[in-house]
Order: sequence, then C-alpha cells, then structure tokens
Amino acid sequence: MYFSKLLGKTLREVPAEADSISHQLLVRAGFIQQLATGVYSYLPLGWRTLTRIARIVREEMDRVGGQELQLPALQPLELWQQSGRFDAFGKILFTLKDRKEHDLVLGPTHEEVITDTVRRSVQSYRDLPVLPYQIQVKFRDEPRPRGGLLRVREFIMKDLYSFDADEAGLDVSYDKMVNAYQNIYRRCGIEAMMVEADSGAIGGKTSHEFMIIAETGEDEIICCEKCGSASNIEKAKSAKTKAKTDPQKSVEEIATPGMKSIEEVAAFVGVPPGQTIKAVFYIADGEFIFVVIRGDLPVNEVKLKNLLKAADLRLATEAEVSAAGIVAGFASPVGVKSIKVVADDSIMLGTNFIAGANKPHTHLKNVNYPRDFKVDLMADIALARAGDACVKCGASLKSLRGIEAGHIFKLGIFLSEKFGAYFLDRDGASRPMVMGCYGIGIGRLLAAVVEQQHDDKGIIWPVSIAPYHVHLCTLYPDKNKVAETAEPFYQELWDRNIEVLYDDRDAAPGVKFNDADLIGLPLRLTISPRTLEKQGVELKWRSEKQSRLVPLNGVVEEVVKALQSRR
RNA sequence: CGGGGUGUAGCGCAGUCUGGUAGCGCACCUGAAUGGGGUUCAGGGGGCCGACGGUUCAAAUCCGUCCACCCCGACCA
Repeated sequence: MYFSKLLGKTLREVPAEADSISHQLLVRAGFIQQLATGVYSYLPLGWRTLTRIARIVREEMDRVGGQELQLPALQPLELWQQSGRFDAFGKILFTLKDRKEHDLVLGPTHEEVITDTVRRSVQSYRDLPVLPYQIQVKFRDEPRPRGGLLRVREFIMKDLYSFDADEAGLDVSYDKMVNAYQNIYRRCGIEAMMVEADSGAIGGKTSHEFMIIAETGEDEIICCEKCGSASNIEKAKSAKTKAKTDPQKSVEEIATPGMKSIEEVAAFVGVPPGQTIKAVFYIADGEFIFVVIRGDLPVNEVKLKNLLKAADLRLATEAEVSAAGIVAGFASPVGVKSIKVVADDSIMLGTNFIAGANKPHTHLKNVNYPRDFKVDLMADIALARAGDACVKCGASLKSLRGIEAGHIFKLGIFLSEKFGAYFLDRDGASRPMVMGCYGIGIGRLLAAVVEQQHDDKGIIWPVSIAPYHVHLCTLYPDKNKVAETAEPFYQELWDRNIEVLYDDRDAAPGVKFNDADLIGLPLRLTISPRTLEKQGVELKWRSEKQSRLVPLNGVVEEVVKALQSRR
C-alpha cells in the first residue's frame, strides 16, 4: 500500500474527545474514526488489524472443535421475552419496529438465537458436544460509551456457545475455551489475567473474565499474590475480621446529637467503626430494601442485586427514605416492621454493637443479632478491598485495574429448558443440553493491545496482528534514484508475502519517522541517498532503539527471516 | 437517567462577556530553498459560526426551544 493513497490521515494533535491512550493513538494514527457516541468506523489500518486478530481467534476456536457460522443481528423481540432476559437487559437493548409494526431487537448477544438453531438440528447425545461460534457485530445501548473502542454501542464480538450432554461435558468444553483464550492473548502479544467474575445479565453461575492489566481499565481486580486467586471486585470475597465479642449486655439509649455518619458516631462513643451497625437503603425493582452491614464494611451492590434476584437496583433517595418512615442517620433494624431487611453476615461477627435508635439524635448501645432484631435475608454482601485478608490463605489482598477482554460463562440448562433444546441420552431419556457461552470483544482486544503496547511516540504492534509488517520509508525520493530503487524492492517484498506500507511521500524525514512510530508497524526499512551510497537499506524494529544497515541484495531474505522469527 | 461542560474550515482552538457581517495554528493546493527526527519562505483554496425560532437597523455574539458531542456516577465483550 502506498502511504500517499492510504485513507485515514495521521494527526499531529490529539482529538479533544480522546481520553484513553488507545483512543488517542488509534485516532491519531488513522485506525478509527468516530461517527456517533460509541459508534466507530474502522479505517483501512484499523480494519486490517482487526482482521488479523479475528484470524487468530478463528484459528484457536477451530483448533478446539469450534464451527463458525453467522447468525442474524436482527432478532424478533419475542425471543427475548421467551428467554426472560428482556427485563434483565432492559434499556441496553436496541429495539425497533418493522413496517408491520412487529418488534425487533438488534442482537446484543446470541444465546437465544443459537439455542433455537441448535435445538432444530441436535436430537441425540451422539451429536454432542457442539461448539458453534461467530464473529459478528453486536448492539448494546450502553449508558455511557467511553475510551474509544474500549466501550462502544456497536462492536464486533466473537461469541462461541457450547452444548454438552452433561455438566462434566460442560467442564471439558469450558477448559478447552480457557486454553484457547490464553493462546489468543499470548498470540496477540499481551498478558491476560483470568479472574472469577459475576455473570450479570447473561445468567448462569460460574464465570470468568480475562483481564488485560492497565491503569485505564474500568474494572477493579482483587487478587492474592500468595495463593494466586483473583476476582473481579464485583465477585471478590475477603475474610472478615472479628469485632470485639463480649457477653451480651442489655440495650441502652444514648444521645448522639447531630452524629449521622458511622465515623462521627464511632468517634463520639469511642469505639472503632467495626463495632457499629450501618443501615443503607436501596430500591430493588421498586421495592424498598433495608440493608444492614457492619460499620467498617461497604456494601457490594452486585452481590446484593444477585441475592435479591433484582433486575434493577439503586440507592433510595432521601425522599424515599423518609417516606418509608425512616430517620436517616439514626436508623437501625431494631423494631423495623414491614420492610424487607437484608443483612451482611458480618453482623454476626461481634456483639454489643452501636446502632441507630430510629429517632433523631439517638443511638442504641449493645445491639445484638438475633436477640434485638430479625432479618429476612442474610448473606455475604460486603465489598472486598485491597488490604483485606484472602479467604483462601489469609495473605493481604491487592487491587489492580484491568480491561475486560473476554468473558466466559457456564450457563447450565436454564435457556435449554426455556427453548426446548432437549436431546435423547443413551438410555432414551429426554434431557436439556448443558450450555456455556464465551465472548471476546475483538475491537476491545485491539484497543487493549494498544493500551499495553505503546510508548510516547505511538503504537508498537506485534508482528502477529500488525496491519502491515513493514513500513518502507524513502527519504528524498527524487534524489539519487531513491524512488527507482524502492519501487521494485516494494514489489519484491509483496511477492514474498511480506505486507508493506510504502511511505512514498516527498516529506521531511522527521515527518516520515514520526508517522512510522505513531502507526507502529514492527519493522521499518529506510532507503535514502545516504544508504544507497553504501549499497544498503536501513532496518529498524519499532520495539528497539538501534537500527542497522543491511546490504541491498540480501535485504529481502533478511526481512523474511526476521519476521518469521517474531511471528 | 442525575450532575458538569462543549458545539466556529478536515483536526486543535480564539472571537461570544461589551452585537457592526469570521480569525490563528496544523492539514490541503502552487512555487522556491533546505536535506536523517514534525525545516523555512512566498502565494492560495476552503465556513448554513450545531438546528429552529425570537429581540434588533444589524446576531457567531443577546433570549428561548431542540439536537449533537464530551467528562463524572449506575451497566458490559
């Protein structure tokens, strides 16, 4: 490709809207262009890179028995009502009507469609397992797209679905995918950390995410360096310390004028925050929820949402709190009736807590569970934090930030049952297929690579996914037969299957080198009057500082070998 | 959806407070010089000033409505 004809200009200035490094670099280097909020065009360089990543993904899927197909993006809304996930996805779904006023959705994922597809052609255990997958565009009306390609509303995803005869089969399929995923990240030149995750709207129990560690990552990972366990903070558990445990004393009221926060009350009474009980109020699918947790712990809203099986969870407003008859700042579950009370199990680790008295400027001493109040649900709903103790080995937990570049789920049978995806087993019994699903955002992975592989000059592509292998630069092309030398050389490289971007412009050396560094192709070759005087070509890796001169007549062989060694 | 902000040339911005008919840098075109890390000089093209409505002799500028986009929070590949 001639640089002078390449669609997509490099920009000297950073576009105003670009915040993350990958967004800035991909826009400046001419890989992508925004059309609307969370909607991007891939320009030629970006698209070539995307197809390179997709090829690696295909190879790894095919290697473990995946079979590629293509499912419609346009889907009947009824399918989503049938699965029961219409409400779980909510406003994320793009919906539209056709000319006959039928409701349609633009597919955010394809469990519904694939289950319906597989149901029609699989009737026997002999057909299982099947691992269909596709690489296709998805639509999600995200509340807030951001970070360029990191979080968009229209995106290209690889989604594979596994259908097995039983749980043991699912485990085998799941492990295959874990393996394939690790190969994919490695081949793209980045490291991914596999962490336990919440399954969210997709459903199912077990799920893992593959995180690319990066400062700008949206997710927080809680991990233990000692035993290696790692979880998304949404899922993470930590060992809760025991609060002081004395024989239970009787409840007394104490005046706490103006002391609303846990810190104020604890300091006023002279106890640590862990010796208090905190009340937090939520609205779950419209129902008022009274949450009780020990004063030193924050609530994990994802855990709470899962416990309540709620599609929508938010903090209650002040108005809603007072409408429920609660004295904000001085509330406790003691004496509360006709409101659902959910407690974190930390309130059992200790005795004689300080809690609100449910009247202004007053708290209670020596509150004990279950002696003084009842709860409707009790579970772990606390947020784990860095510095807490690991539940497995007791070491101090660390916190990292990451980009979610893959997410896999053990779905089980809930969708198979809803869609009638049954098969006959060896004994002639009809059983639901056991499902798993496995997603990788291809565009997000591309951005994640840039987040991890760049320097202050630009992107540094690994050979495996670079849009071209070689950046051929001529300096002073109209002098000393520079262009005449470069042209056949360019053709010869293509003949040897080396993909070349040829900067044929008559621009200053600095301009060309800066563009080369920005775009980040692995190997740069420079031909100039100076190199031709010595009958050579300058060869420089993007990832290295030093360049070297290679004799003209041996350079093609040299390049072929060099690229092979780094593939 | 709540809070904050911005819309002026392909990109980055000034001009808006104080109304008088649009400007700078980059990019682009022409020419010349230079010659290995965004070089210099000269000339040039390009604007429905987000949209609609209002005030005014006159609106990028004042008022209203709407739209788009960005940032901070709740969702996810």
